[in-house]
Amino acid sequence: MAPKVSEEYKEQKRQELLRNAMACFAEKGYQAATIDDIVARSGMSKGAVYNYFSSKEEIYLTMLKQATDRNFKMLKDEIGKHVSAGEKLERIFNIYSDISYIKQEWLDRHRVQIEFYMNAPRSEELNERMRERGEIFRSFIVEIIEEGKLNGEFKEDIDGYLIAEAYWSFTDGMFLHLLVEKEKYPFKSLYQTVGAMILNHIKKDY
Amino acid sequence: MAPKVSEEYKEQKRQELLRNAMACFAEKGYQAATIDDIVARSGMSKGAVYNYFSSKEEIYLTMLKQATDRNFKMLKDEIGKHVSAGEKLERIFNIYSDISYIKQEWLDRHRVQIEFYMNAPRSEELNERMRERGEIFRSFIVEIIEEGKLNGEFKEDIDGYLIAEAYWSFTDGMFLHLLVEKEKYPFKSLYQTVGAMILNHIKKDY
Amino acid sequence: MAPKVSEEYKEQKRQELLRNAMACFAEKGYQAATIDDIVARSGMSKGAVYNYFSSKEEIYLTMLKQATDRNFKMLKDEIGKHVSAGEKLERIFNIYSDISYIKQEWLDRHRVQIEFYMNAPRSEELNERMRERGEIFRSFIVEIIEEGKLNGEFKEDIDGYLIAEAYWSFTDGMFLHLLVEKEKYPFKSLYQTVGAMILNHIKKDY
Amino acid sequence: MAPKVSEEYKEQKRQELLRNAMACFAEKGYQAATIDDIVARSGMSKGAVYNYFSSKEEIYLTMLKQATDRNFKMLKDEIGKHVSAGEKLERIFNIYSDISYIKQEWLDRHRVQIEFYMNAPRSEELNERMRERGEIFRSFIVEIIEEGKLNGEFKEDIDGYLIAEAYWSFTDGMFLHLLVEKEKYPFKSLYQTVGAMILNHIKKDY
DNA sequence: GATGAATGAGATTTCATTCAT
DNA sequence: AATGAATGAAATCTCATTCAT
Repeated sequence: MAPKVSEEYKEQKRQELLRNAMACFAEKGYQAATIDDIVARSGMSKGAVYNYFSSKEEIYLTMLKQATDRNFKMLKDEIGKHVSAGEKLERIFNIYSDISYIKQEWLDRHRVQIEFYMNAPRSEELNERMRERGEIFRSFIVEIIEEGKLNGEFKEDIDGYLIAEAYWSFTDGMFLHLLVEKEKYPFKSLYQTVGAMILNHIKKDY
Repeated sequence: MAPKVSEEYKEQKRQELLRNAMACFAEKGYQAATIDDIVARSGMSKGAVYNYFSSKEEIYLTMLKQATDRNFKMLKDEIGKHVSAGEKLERIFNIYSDISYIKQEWLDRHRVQIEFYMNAPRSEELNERMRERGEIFRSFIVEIIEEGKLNGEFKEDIDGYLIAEAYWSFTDGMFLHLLVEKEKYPFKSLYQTVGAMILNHIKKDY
Repeated sequence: MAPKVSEEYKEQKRQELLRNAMACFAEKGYQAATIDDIVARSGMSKGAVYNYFSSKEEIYLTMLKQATDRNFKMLKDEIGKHVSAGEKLERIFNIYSDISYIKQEWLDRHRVQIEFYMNAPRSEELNERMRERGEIFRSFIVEIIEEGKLNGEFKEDIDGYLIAEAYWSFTDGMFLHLLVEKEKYPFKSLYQTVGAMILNHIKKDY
Repeated sequence: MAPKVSEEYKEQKRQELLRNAMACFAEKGYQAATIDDIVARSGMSKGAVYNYFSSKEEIYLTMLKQATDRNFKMLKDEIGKHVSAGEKLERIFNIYSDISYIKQEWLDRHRVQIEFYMNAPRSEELNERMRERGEIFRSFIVEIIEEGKLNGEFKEDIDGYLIAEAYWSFTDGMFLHLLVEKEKYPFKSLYQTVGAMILNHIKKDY
């Protein structure tokens, strides 16, 4: 009875829904955001939402996967043009301090990702996905560090895993604090300080 | 079941309730944990819970205040015996790596504190309290750094605020990640690495 | 169980709900009547009730407004056909004695209105609405009396406000007593007696 | 084990409790006033309250009986000194307009009595007591009217019952309205107007 | 006799999900 | 395919009453 719509159309709608859902989850958190919030923001009907996703949790999980993929892709794209390991890390450490990334959608993405950690213990599936996410982001830095070790840029006795984990801990922690301080948080200087500290720590000369 | 009882008795019950509530909140998070969960765990009746606290949120807020106070007191006590600013910071950076602190109650406390940040945007009161908390913990480190600057231990051009904020961001971020990794998280090495990195960064000689 | 339905359908449901709620409130009073009572009587689900009204109090307040509007409209319609001020008042004084108005829904309406007075001191909004209601009903009679003064039907030195207030006090008080006497309450004769008394008091000759 | 206290002491406590309970019920109404309110106001313990009365409803019912008795006694005392039926009624119609009666405790008593009517349909016992109360107050006036008829003061064809009922309806209705208007309610003039109207209606000459 | 902490049934309200149209 | 009214389980909170001390 109903016209078969194109796959693109459906995918587009799905994306739009995810975008609106993210804004809702970012604003209120997973538990407090309601399907009605999402419905109101997306302009869809409740039935439509359930046509695209089978449950609130599925929306959440899909969002996680996508946010991870996109963040990671951005990271990879950004450092692609750099050659030395040091420059790559420097770029990574500066990427978030770059003003262009500080826009609402991106803050929302982090707000939501951090909450994923909170909810992980309650869902084996979520936990597994977050573990993978951690592994992906960590490995990304670990590999650069190994590269730097091999080509003599970095000290050989440093533990890439620890550096990577420390870096991402700092990043996520900072976003956590940002939730409270909102306006005047010294984003840029913090990243630069920590970046300098880490590079200092792993670079060979002095 | 009880006539006039001593104030200690009541305070003890209150503390017991808070302990049980903390365990519930730590396990499921504020929103997902129900009064029934707290009732079941504490062995009290629902009415009894409301005799001690007027709402779920009041339990939560009281918990925050207490957790902050206790964590801060622990911190102060621990560094009291040290003299030089460098030793003090070293102690702080090692305190969480000390195996004796890694017990369930303490992990719960952090789990819950991290969630406070998540919920802050939804409650002006919570937000304000978290801002205060941040200020207290940050100042604690800032003061030691200033002390170190004055007595020549630390470089004069470092920004104490940034160092302090970076340190606590790292700490909270680490606890966030810990939620997912649970067993094999390299607590100790992480703290030592970051501690070394920071001290390296601010100490004058080396 | 329902796709997009017409506005009339929704309005009709709302009215049905109000009617059932009125019966519940009339039977038990606002406080004692529960949402479950309303649910049981209306045959709706609990959720459905909250789709139409956001709270028990909103149901109550909506009911008040409607009851006032309808009672007042009835009053206005009834006296529209009369010309002299004396006849108008006579009609008003007889309206409630007319047997056709003594049916359950109408008794319920009064039962509920009287309770509004009881609850007014507890709610500023309710108090304000009741004050307005009083003003509307009083003015209605005051204006007729002024009219009668102008055209020489009534004595010039009578205070319309006092007469109007006395009349409505009598009416509401009578409905209060009716709650206890139920069956054999001499409705008609009471209204006629009081009506005669008042007209006697204000009419010019004899 | 405990000392037997005198009966007077107990009765005194009981009265004190009733007085405080009345204030609570007057302020909030029967349903909304809680035992805790009564406990707080009376300074007694909860256990003590239940030593004197077996339930909240018993307090309420006892209060009704007492309020009725006292109001009626006051009425009887007041008119005792008057001889003619006309003077007696005049006194009754003025009694409430007398400034000395307009004090809080007395307003409270009426507030509470009016609510008794509201609650009557829910309790057979309460209903019966209210019916009796109505009968007592009505008869009081009916008898004076009969007296007046016999001694030629009043017209012979008036129905005492209707006059009495109208008078008490007016009185209770006025107290109902008073709840909403609070400050500027024209108590005195209303009573005088209605009193004059009634006497006019029943007195033989003019 | 007095106390007030404890109880737990029951009230209001929310919201993810369903499904008739 | 889309719609949004309906559902009802579950959450928070209240409060009259009890009873161990």
